[in-house]
Amino acid sequence: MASSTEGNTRPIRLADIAKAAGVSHGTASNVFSRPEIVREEVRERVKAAAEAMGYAGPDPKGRLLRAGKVNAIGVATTEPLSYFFDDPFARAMMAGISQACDATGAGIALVSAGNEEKLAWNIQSALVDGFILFCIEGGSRLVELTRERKLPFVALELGFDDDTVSAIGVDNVAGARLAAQHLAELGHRRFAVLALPFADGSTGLVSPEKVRTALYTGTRDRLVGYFEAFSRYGVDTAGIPVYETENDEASTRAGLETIFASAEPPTAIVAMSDRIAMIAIEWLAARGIAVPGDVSVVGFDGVPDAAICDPPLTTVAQPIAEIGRRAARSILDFDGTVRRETLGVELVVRASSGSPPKTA
Amino acid sequence: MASSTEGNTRPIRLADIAKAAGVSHGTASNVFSRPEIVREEVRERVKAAAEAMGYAGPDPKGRLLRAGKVNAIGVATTEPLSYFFDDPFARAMMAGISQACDATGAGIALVSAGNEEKLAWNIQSALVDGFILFCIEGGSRLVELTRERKLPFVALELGFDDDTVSAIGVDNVAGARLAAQHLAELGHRRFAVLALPFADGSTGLVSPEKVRTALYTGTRDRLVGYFEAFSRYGVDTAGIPVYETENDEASTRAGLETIFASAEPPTAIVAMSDRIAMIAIEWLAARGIAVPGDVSVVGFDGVPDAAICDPPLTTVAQPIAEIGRRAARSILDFDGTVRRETLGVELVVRASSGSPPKTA
DNA sequence: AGCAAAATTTGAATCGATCCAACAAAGATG
DNA sequence: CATCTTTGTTGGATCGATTCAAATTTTGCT
Repeated sequence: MASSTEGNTRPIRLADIAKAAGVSHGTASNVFSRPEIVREEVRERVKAAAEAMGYAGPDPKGRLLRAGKVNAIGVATTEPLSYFFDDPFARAMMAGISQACDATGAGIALVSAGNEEKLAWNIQSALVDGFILFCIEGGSRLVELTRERKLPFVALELGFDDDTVSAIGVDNVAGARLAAQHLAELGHRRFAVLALPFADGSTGLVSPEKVRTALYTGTRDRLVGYFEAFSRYGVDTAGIPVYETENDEASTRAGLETIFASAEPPTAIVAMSDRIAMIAIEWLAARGIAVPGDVSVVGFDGVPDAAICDPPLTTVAQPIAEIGRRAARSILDFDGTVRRETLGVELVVRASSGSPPKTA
Repeated sequence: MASSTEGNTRPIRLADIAKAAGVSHGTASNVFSRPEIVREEVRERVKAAAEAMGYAGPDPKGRLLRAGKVNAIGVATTEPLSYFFDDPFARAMMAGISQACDATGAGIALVSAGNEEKLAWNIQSALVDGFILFCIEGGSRLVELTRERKLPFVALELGFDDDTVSAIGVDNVAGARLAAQHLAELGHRRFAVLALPFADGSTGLVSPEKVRTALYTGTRDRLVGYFEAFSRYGVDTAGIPVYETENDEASTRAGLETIFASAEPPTAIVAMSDRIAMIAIEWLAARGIAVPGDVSVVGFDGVPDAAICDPPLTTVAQPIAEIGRRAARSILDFDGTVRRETLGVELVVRASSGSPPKTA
């Protein structure tokens, strides 16, 4: 009722207001992108026309095509989107990524898809300048898909031997060594390992065979670290049960059942993630097994939750936020080179680890 | 070295491979977007050319301009980006939004900016089909800015009287009434209210004046609900201290100091958010004031954390995820109408509320 | 007024795809 | 053999802006 152009069907373009104001596209464009170079009188006229016609401002879709840069970075995973808001590790990582993006004014686009087909499409059609990949399950496929986009990308956790992909991760061997050594120094000699996946879709006790052919080198490296430290203390690593979990409740519990069904259950558990460790603590508590009185538990990751669980978790802390910041920056100021960074980790001793029980 | 086009500076376009394969760009386009309609022999030829030239696939930037739809929804706030991963309420909301987006394969773009100027730019240039607005502080400005984009958008929490903006929220009056009534029924008669902001940037005890002119109607409505229930139980609401916080630790503590400096401190606190309530519980515990022995606390929101804090928080639970899902869907299947939905809330009684102390 | 320098404005080219009406070729039908 | 289908291919138009060399207008100065 107010303006006469009510009920219009097509959104107003820059060209429309240029015509209305009696100037060229070029000038109209300048009014919005570099107002200082157009004469005031003209500028006001164009702005007035825009106002009158209900122009929404230069459409970023158009600008984008010309400019080439989206000014957003994509964060991708094969997990559902809610993973980014649920998982403590992901959240800590996102906090770091957010910081770097905030600092430069870049946006974040969350990309994910349950099924393979949708994932491919989502990766292919994401409007971003580069990707940060959360390589959980199906990480190799994710890398493959992303590589086809020919955009800069960086994998979180050096899950791959492939030296042609940029990655940021931690020294898994050293970190695992720290955890194992800590327990050995406390006097433990009977251990069990709750591992992350060695390959997609399998769980259960793992053979040395499997370890050697592990798809995920991160998992393998942590195991190597554990075993290195154990051997140094004279423990026969061949006798240590290594149970491959899927980093979830079901498989971790199954692993614990298996491990504690043994005649000589361990006095210490090394878990390859805090998630696993916390599930283990809960399981042990439910069985009336004291932590760390009867069994000590050491995690890996250093997620914030680990500090406030009961008992607080001894763990190998990764600089999660820092990894996130670096990952984001490596995309934001991409220089065309492959970059593989390895950050240090730190043993954080809390209350979930202690001396083994006397009676053992 | 392998292919002759090494060291090229310009990325390969669809037109390039069309020429190389000796077909029109129309056909080349079809090879990628509707492969079934092009003859197999041609299709293979084009694909081979693409492969050989290292074509990254149709660039979404180009497609976008033509198609018009981005297939992503923007979630905006004036808080820093990390807010989405830190704040429990935001996280629960994002989980709901994620679900809806996952279901339709839409992406999520996070938009935020500390300062006004960047915010404006980020909103203006976000590549999205619509916005979901987290109207925390500075919500009105956010709405204004977003309105200019002329894209569908929906405000979370009906923070505004403005009937021209779509919004999804809960019945604040009813929810608050529930909380207050619960406490009154337990026998409490001396109350204090820890409120959310009535307007930007102010804190402290609020006058009835301020309540009437509240910018945020959500805050006002909750207060109305509280007072309604209190009056029904014969409590003089004029005597109830209402302290406006900024929903953070500092202002909440300041509020508690003020409230408990009184000669007749309350036996029950109604907090307008779980965040405030949990901060209050912590503050009370630190003072040696038992919850709910000496003072009962009731929150608002129903964030997941409220169930696991100590003591578990009695609160008015909003269907947070459901709000998120609806918000996302209202953008995804936008029909051009303004929609204002009000969802119901539910009182969840846990351990932070009980009878008032006998001695009081 | 006359002219060079400075300030503005113009309009065509470009970004990278998709869409579609028109056309061509091959196959089916009477 | 002429005509109608069916199946594939073509090339121009379009999406909505930005850019830049060239054209035009202003301004400054003598």
